[in-house]
Amino acid sequence: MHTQDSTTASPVATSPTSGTPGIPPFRYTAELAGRIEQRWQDLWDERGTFHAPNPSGSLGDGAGERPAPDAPAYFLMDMFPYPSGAGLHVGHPLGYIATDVVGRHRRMCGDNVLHALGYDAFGLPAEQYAVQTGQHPRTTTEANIANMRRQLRRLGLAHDPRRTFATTDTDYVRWTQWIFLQVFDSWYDEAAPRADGGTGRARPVSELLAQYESGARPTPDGRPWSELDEVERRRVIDPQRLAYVSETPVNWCPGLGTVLANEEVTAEGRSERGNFPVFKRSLRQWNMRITAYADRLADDLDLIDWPEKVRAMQRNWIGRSEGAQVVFTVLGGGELEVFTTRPDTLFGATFMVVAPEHPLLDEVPAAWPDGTRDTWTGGHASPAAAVAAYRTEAAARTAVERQADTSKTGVFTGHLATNPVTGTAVPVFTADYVLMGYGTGAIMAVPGGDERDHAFARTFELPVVHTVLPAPDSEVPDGPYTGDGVVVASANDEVSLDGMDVATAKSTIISWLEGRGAGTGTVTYRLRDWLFSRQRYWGEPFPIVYDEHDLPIALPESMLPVDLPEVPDYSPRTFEPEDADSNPEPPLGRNEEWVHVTLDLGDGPRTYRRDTNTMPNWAGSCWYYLNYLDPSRRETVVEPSLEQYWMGPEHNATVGASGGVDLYVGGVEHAVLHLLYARFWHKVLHDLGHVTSVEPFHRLFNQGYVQAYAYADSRGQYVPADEVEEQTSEDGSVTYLWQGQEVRREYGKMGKSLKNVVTPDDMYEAYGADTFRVYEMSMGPLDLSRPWETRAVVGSQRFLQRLWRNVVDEDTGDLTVVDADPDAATLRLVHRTVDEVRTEMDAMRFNTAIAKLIVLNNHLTSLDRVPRAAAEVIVLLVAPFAPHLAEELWERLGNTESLVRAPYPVADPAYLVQETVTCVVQVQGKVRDRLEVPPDIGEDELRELALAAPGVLRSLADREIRTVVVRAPKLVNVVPV
RNA sequence: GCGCGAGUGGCGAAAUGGCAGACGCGCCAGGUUUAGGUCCUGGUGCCCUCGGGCGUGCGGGUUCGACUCCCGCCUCGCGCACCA
Repeated sequence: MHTQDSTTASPVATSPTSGTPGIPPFRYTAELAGRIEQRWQDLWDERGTFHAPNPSGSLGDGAGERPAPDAPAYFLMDMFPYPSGAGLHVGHPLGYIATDVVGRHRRMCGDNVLHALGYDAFGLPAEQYAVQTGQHPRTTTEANIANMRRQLRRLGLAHDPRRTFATTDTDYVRWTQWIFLQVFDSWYDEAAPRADGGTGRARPVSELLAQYESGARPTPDGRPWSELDEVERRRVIDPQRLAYVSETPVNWCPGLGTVLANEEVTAEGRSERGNFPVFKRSLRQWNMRITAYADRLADDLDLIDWPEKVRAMQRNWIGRSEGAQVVFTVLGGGELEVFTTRPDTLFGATFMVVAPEHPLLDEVPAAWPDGTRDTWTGGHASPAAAVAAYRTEAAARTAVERQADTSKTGVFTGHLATNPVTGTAVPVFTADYVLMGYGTGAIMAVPGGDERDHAFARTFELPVVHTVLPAPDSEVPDGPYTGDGVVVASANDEVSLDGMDVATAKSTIISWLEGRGAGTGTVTYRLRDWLFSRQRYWGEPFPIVYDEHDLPIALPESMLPVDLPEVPDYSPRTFEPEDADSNPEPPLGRNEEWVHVTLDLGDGPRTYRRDTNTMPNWAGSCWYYLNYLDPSRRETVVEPSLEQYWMGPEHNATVGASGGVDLYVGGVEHAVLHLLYARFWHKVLHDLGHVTSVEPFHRLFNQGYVQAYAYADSRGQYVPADEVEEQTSEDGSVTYLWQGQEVRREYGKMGKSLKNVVTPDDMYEAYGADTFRVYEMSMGPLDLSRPWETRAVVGSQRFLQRLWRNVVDEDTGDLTVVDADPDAATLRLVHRTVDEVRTEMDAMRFNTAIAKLIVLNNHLTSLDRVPRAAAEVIVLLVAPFAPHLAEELWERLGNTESLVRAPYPVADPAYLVQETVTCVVQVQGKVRDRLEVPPDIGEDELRELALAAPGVLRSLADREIRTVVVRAPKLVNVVPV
């Protein structure tokens, strides 16, 4: 099928390795490995070996063929890299090698494997690196990508080279902007039925317009749609879009010069990137209505095969909690709505608390009401003064201070409200332990059932009523009781909860409240809408312009992509990190000619103002998996038949009803951010009919990190780790020396600052790529973090050297295998190894798979001559790990076709049966003897043999036997009295 | 505080109810070469009176038998945290 080329005709490795005294000319050294590896990398490229065929369209396999109809489609992905200027260290390829091993293995098992790698190239580091080097971000980004491609190509990854791209490519940006427009042009219809049986999905805005036009949906002020003018109509529609502009409190980070999403702000109120302070500012920004999908994002976690840890983190972030909204009437007019997860404790609500930002505080009673205690007023003469002072005080506290200090501060507002079940008036306080951004910004406080409310009640001398006790006759505890139990003291003339458990009491009181119009059962979420605009240069521009009404207008598809303009200075305008009053200043605004543009959007040429924000870095990674399916110029975001073939529900035997990428490998650091955003976009695309899969990533695997030792001298300065020598003294203690002085060992991330970087290039140079691959895969389980130890790499090199020597003569380069049949022991070991390695490969336990290959290889080494049949099997088994060496040996063994699609060996069960089995004979659980027995030995016979074994007799002495446990043929346990 | 994960030789690790430490590094001894290194072979948990004894963070339990299952605790790592 492939034409033989000149490179194949004279294999590089038939020429001796360059003469080093004492080293046989055909030894598998780093140098020979390097020549073999580069030869095969070139051959794979020339032949299109890893071209994954699409079932239709322009992409066939290396010979232009379509996939075999019975080949399962297997879509394999890595979290794509960010091409930083620093290049790769040996930790980065860990996941790429692992997915490559999976892909090569699946390919040998007959799957049509789609595996490619793109680059996530917009974003802050590229921009900062460009500013540092004084070059355009595109220039530095492209140089970084080129360097990373070179480093990764040398690893021999079996990627389809036709499917690579960068998120910064104009063709890609076009579709990112196109998806934004889809989101902009959609609204969420809570009532629309879905194929999966649920209700609620995104629909095109045109269908919302149709509802208004027909009168099926009333306008907000009740006027007929036809009476609204164009601007009024847009003001009705625009806020309902899934992508909308709104003036809301956002996270403003002066140190970065941009606003940030909630997900990009740490619990300490600092930016995840750069660790700068973040301030709440009310600014007009783009948001995406991810909250509309909160339920589905939480529920559909059950459909996918992800680590429980990541699913828990997403559930936690979405933060769904079920409870009730309860309305309290405020004395003197108005209502105060609270959210509670414990409506069953309503009879114990003895006061209320609202957040300092709560609108109820905009008007407060003129004087303190009767019954006001001195401790409640904060020493102020009137509620207005007290509230104003507390609001100022609270606003001055940063999130960090709020968190650090859990003591309860607050002040009485002068308002009283009526508890709807008891009819009593309770005081309304304001305190900053209640957050405006959650629920309704107001709570009913139940000091008998909540730790925080109890602490507040204690500080302000408020009454405590317990309405739940562990048991009916329990003593009333000093503190709050938050557990399940029995409800007490909770009855009025119409309803009694007394004697119920918490769950029954909840549903009972919710029905009662709903009947009276005093409350409803509701669900709230911690998840907020996704703040989607950034004030940066190096990102996707919004395909949006504004007219004279300052309302957004989507550019038509024909005007995509909107390219980044040239600007005099693309560095972000940053501020003093603590300067909360500064304002964001988008770099795109520096090009006046670009910002003010004359366009014909259907009603003749008019002047518009462009949106000068850019999209967050996450935009590009929200849909890149779809681009792998067909990265060429195309008419749709993804060809439906390709999406169904590679990602659709049930596209193979394992993907299940969710569909999605079959295996997605990456670090756990994206557990919430990237993975939540991508799921959201995917569901929007699903609702709009662009994809059939419900989830983008069916199986997620988090690989561990490669970390490294670092060494510091007595002054705390780091010294180059590769120059440190280890010294073991006679008492066994270990010291580390650098240039004769003792240094202290630490453990941490690999990086320039710790002077402990080891690069893949170092490894190619010293050992070759195959050895590096085998070492990384044999270090331990893939999901565990592990320390890098360069000196241990030699073990993997010895393994491959022995394998080479088992097939090729080191002195002559001749083939050494013999055509004789393997002996019985070899045959059994070969088949057992095949069987065990298959199991390990399927479970992604590559470290133990390699261990078993080493055992087989060591056995072959012990033979005088290696039988060809055994050599062929081990070469095929080792191929996913050391593909270049395997191809070379495979070819030397006389095969003319690459082994990339050779069938993965299958064990013959006939050879898995042992001739004899070692039976362990225990006395009271301790091993006292061993017997060699036939595998089909009977229980009675084995018992007799065991009881006569010398070790058993010695150990038993004269003790009587109570019982004998026989598990033929492997174990007998004799239990004495 | 809540949730999740981990704890086994000098080191990375293996064994998921049945021989604890596969495989690799390091270390020790020997061989080839000989200047060293590479490479090859063997050994290597601790103690020992060579019978055996002890040993998987600590304490208890279940079992004929526990690294493995159950209960309690300790240490480390990760996530969340005034979310009503």
